[in-house]
Order: sequence, then structure tokens, then C-alpha cells
Amino acid sequence: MPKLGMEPIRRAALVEATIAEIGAQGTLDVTVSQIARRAGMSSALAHHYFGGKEQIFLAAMRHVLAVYGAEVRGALAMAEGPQARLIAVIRAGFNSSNFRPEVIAAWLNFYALARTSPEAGRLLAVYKGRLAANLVHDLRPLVGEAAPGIAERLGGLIDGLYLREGLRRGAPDGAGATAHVLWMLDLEIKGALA
Amino acid sequence: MPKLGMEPIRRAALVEATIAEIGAQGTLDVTVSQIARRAGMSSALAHHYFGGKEQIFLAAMRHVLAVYGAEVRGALAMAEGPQARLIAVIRAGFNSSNFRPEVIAAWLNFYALARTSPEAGRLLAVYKGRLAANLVHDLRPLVGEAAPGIAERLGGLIDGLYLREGLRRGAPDGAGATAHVLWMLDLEIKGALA
Amino acid sequence: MPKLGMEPIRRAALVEATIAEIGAQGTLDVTVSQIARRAGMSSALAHHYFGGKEQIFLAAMRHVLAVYGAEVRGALAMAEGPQARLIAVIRAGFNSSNFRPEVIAAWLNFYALARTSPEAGRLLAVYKGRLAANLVHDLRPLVGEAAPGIAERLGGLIDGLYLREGLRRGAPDGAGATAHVLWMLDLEIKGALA
Amino acid sequence: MPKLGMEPIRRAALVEATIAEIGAQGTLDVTVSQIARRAGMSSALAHHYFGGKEQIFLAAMRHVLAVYGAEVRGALAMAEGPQARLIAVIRAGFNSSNFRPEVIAAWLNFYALARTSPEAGRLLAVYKGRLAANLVHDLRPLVGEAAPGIAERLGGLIDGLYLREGLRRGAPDGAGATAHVLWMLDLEIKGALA
DNA sequence: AATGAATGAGGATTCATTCAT
DNA sequence: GATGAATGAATCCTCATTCAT
Repeated sequence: MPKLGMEPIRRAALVEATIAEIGAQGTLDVTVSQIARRAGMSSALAHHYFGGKEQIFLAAMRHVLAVYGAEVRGALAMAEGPQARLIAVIRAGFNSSNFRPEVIAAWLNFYALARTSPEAGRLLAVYKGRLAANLVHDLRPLVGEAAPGIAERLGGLIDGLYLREGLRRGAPDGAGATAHVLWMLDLEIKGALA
Repeated sequence: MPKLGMEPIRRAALVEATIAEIGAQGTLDVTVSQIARRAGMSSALAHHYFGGKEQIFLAAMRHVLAVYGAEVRGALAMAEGPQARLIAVIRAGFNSSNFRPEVIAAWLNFYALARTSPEAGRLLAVYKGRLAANLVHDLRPLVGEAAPGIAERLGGLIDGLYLREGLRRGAPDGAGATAHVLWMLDLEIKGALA
Repeated sequence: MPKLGMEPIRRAALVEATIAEIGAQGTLDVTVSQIARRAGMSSALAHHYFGGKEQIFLAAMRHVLAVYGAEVRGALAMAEGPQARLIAVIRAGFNSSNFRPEVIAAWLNFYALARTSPEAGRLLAVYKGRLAANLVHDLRPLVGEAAPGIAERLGGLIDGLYLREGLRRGAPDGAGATAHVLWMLDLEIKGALA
Repeated sequence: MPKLGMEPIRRAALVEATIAEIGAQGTLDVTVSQIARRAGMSSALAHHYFGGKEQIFLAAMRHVLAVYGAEVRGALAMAEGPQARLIAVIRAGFNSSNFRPEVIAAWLNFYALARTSPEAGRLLAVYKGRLAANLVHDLRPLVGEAAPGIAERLGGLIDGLYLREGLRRGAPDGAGATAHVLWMLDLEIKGALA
């Protein structure tokens, strides 16, 4: 009797293991064997389910982005009004699900991967597009035509704080990062209205 | 007497080739042979002059940081007053020497390298420290105690714009990035004085 | 289910091939690829099973020493009385299992290896210790306190004859070497009793 | 003005450096560069004077054998009678010129080299032949036809004690080795006369 | 479904040797 | 006489990937 329905379990385990391994090694140079061992299976099986290393990385990337997206949607569902929605979007990026060391390290990996893999580039572009769209959507009622520029700066600051956090040894400071971005949001809105 | 004085020439060629190769491949996984070929020599000679791959990378990193540092010092020398100095520092980071695609790609490499190599981490910390010190030094006369927080945000935005630029195909938009940071500088100063 | 149980087969094949290759080349500078080719596999597999070149050498050394030890134990089991046991120990060292050209060449390798690798040094020390202990154990009933000195000389002569044999082209002369050592044993016993 | 007469000086320095380097590294795998550096010159010059690595080794080997030979001849010149001459030959092999750690290590190298290089084999054969001839020459008046067998055993013991000494960390025990061989010489002579 | 077995391709590194000056 | 410059060839080792079972 073949075990049925193992595929999604195995795939999920590998995705988790990929992120964890990148975080644990602190390096982008993780091997398929290391990932598979951490996921409790042979590297051959990892290839069987994903076809190749790049696809494992892409799946991990999709997972991180999906978790992030769900987080944002959940926060937006509970927020009322543009200002509250903006705050929700920003907070979601730095909360404890996304702002763990291994996830941050994985992001760095994905940025590097995006320079080689078109698919990774596309995923990253989708993420950036959604973030920008979310910000612009709720900024426009507040600041009108200044919205795109503000969104670009906010997005840049968010990415930069992620990058800087990726280099810190020790626990990441999500609260501090959130405060910085919210402060900047405040300034931008005031500035646009002045 | 043998041919003399090749060492500095070879080392410089390898440093340039390292940056160029990273830029051309778009990947962090460049080999010593590729670098050496681009620099017009055998990989054995590259090892002879640098001792190993990591030291080649570190030399390239030092070069990028040195060029950046020289640029900043040059700009500061011609600037009068805190405001002008702040603008000079920001402009220097995005001018054509530093904001070329291959240099941006190299920066990404160095961020990744810094997670593994203590020496690379140290170099990056020095860069971050100098940037922060420069910004704080000229912000304090304008905004007092708000200076460190502002500097952190400005630095984060700068890093984030670099990161985003690193993903763009096509020519980087240094002018746009500069405008964003200067705009934010303006907002922060106004905000602090209000 | 995959093909199973290859590991011991492969390891044994590599150990044999190592000894054979050293014997065939007459040189200590054999490469992993040469060994692996002789063993009928890729060098990558050799690394997979042993981890590295030195460990392959050490395994070969352990094998030679184990075969020698087994030979000695077997001979001792059938010998009655100190004199017979001494003869058995001496004969075992020069019988056809141990005194083949490739094994002799391997010994030379191990002596060289022992100067660099602590583990190899330890193995060689164990061999020397066992030989000395065996000789002393059966000499003492015959010659009393003269035993250790005699054992040292007998051991030295044995090693020296191995070394000299290692240089000879052509088939080794185990019978001649045995006769020399037995003759010396006889002299020493008579001398101690006189 | 070219420096005249440098050749013998350079060659001698390289020979000394070869022996010293083998002793210092404890390994047979010394590089030409290491030898040349120790001798205070470039590796290119070492090649210029010797033509290649093997020839450097051979020259070092010839040197060791020449020093040994001179030592023996010197000792023989002062010895009167066969017995005294035999003792002189044995002592010469273990005195402080020959029985230094680096020289012992070099011997091991030469034994290994002799399996590959015909010239090295020839040199070693010459050494063995001379030793045997010396021993036989002075044994014959004492023991008659037993001389060759005794010489073979004495030679074997000498080589074996060298080999064993080569593995010891710490200072070599020339006096102990000499005593062992002289004791055996005594036994053999008594045994032959009985 | 799952994995041990196996390898080809490649990569960093070393080194003896050659050459122009 | 002397050496810095330079490299081809080789070596150990790693790893993604494939395959038979």
C-alpha cells in the first residue's frame, strides 16, 4: 500500500527546512542534502518532489510571500479607514511571523536568486507591486497624487530595514523598525497636506 | 632583473574584474577562474597574489568602500554648512561612480558575504558607522537630539533603494533615488523643527 | 528498495585497491582517482564512503595491521611453549599474507604517514607495542630480565628486513628473512643463558 | 661583474636546506619553494642549479651518504684490528652527524624515493654494498664463512633502528642504538666461534 | 513512495617548471 | 647570476542530479 497524500506533507517539510537551513547557516550556500536531511528525507526524494534545487528555493520563496500576503490581508480585514489600513500593512511586515532571523536571511537569498532566475524576479516583482498597490490605495485618499512617491519611499525604507536587520547578530528589532516606518508615514502625510 | 612591479597592476585588475564579473553574471557565484580570465591572467596567478577567493572578494569590497569614501570626502570638502553637507553625502552615494549596475550587484554580494566572513562584516559595519556618523554630525546642528533616529531612517532608505535598484534590469536611476532621499531629509528636518 | 549493503563491499574494495596501487606504483604518491579507478568506482564515491584521502589510507593501514594481527593470533593459538610461540610470532610476520611486495610498500607508506597523521602514529605505536609485548611475554620465561632488550633488537631487525625488502625489485624472500630472525633469536637466548 | 664561484655555494645551501626542511616538516612532501626559501634564494634559482626537484633530492641524498662515508673512513683510519674496525663502522652510523632527526627523516625520504627513481635506488644500493663490504671484510678474519650472513643481519638491525628512530618524537637515542648493534655483534661473533 | 548508490561536472588550490628581463 | 612573473597540469573534494530497486 503506497502512502497516500504524502506529497503535500513532504513539500511543506522541505519548504520549512529550506528557510530554516538558510537561517541556521547564515549563508546562501545551502545544499539540497542539508535541506533534505533537516526535512527528514533523502535528497533524492527532494528532487523527486521538486525537480531541482532552484524549484525548492522558489517554493520556499512563494511560501514566505504567501505567509506575508496572508498576514497583510488578515490585518487589512480588521482595519477601518485608510490610516488604520496603512498602519496595518506596515505592521504586518515586521511582525513576528515575517521578521524572524531565518526569514530575513531567506529574503536576502531571494534577492540574490532574483538576479538569476526570472521566476524569482517575477515573484519579487509581484510582492513589490502588491505592497506598492496597497500603500497607494490607502494613501491616495489622504494625499492624492503624492501617493506613488510616498509609497516608493516607504517601500524602500522597509526593504532597507530588512536588509540591515539581516546583518545584525542577535534578535531582530521588529518594534523599532515598525516605529521608524510609521514615523516616516506620519511625516509624509503631514508633508503632503502642508 | 625580472619584470617588476606587476603586483599592484594585477591586484587592481583582479579587483576590477571581480566587480565586473559579479555585475555581468548577476550572480554571487562567480568563480576565481572567471574573474582571472576577465582580468587577463590565469587563476593560479590570482591565487598567487591574493591567497584565496575570499581575500579577492574582500579586496573588491574594500575597493568599493574606498571609492565611496573618497567620493564622500570629496563632496564634503566642497560643501558649506550642515544642510549642504548632508546633501553632499546623500548625492555621493548615488552618483555615477557608485551607482553603476555592477557596483550595486557587488554590494549585494558583500551583504551576503558579511553573514559568513567576519572581516566582511567588519568592513560593512565600518561603512554603516561612517555613514551614520556623517549624517548625525550634520543633523545635530539642525535637529538636535532627533539626529540619530533620522540618520537611521535615512540610512535605511538609502540601503533599501540600493537593494531595489539591484533588482532592476536596465540602467539605474540615481537621480530618482537621490530625489527620494533628499525629499525625506527635508521632511525629517521640517518635522523635527515643528 | 534500493540496492543495499554496498558500503562494506565498496570500502573493502577501496582498501584492497589502496594497497595494490601503492604496490604497483612503488610510490607513496597515489591519488584518490587512481585508487578509485582500480577499485572500479568513481573518486566521488570513494570520498563518499571514506570522507577523505587520509581516511582511506588509515583504513588500508588498519586492514594491514588487522590481517597481521589475525595471523599472529592464529599462529600463537597453535603453538605450545614459549619457544614455539616466539617462532610463531616471527614466522607470522614474514608469511605470504604479510610479506607480499604491495603490503611491504604499504608499510613504508604508513611509516611516512605516521610522521604527519597522529592517528597513523597511534596505529603504528599499537603495532609496535603488541609485537614487543608478545616477544617479551614469551622471552621472559626463557631469559628473565634480558627480555625487553632482546625484544627491541628482534623488533628492530624485523623492521629493518622489511625496509630492505621494500627496496628489492622482484619477489620478496620471506624464508630468508625468517631464518635471519630465528637465528638471531637463538643467539640471544643462548647469550642470555650463558 | 658577475659573481663568480656562486654555484658550489648555492648548491651546498640547497642541499642543507633540503635536509633541514624535510626534518622540520617531518614530512616527505616538501616543496621546492620551501627549500629555496630556507636556502635564501628563489625557487627559480634552485631549478637553475639543479634542473628539477628530483635532482635536488638526489643531491641531498648524495650529501648524506658522502658525509656518512667520510665518517666511516675517518673512523676506520684510526681503528686497529678487525674488532676495532667493526666497532668503528657501527659507531659511525649512529654518531651525532648522521643520527640527527632531520637526517633520519631524510633517510626515510630516500627510501621512498628509491622506489621510483633508479638513480636513488642505485645510490642506496651503493650504500648498502659498502656497509656490507666493510662488515664482511672485517668479520671474515673473525668468523670465516659466517661473515655474509652476520653482515646482513647487522645491516638489517641498523636500518631497522634508524626506521624506528624516525618515528620517535624527541631526540634520537644514538647511544642506545649503538649498544644494541654492538651487543648483537658480540653475540654473533661468539656464536660463530662456538 | 522512498532511498542508497553512483557519478559527471566543476571549483578552489597547489606546485613544479619556464621565461623575460 | 638571479628573480619576479606566469601558467598548465593535477589533486582533493563537493554537489546536484539520476537510477535501480
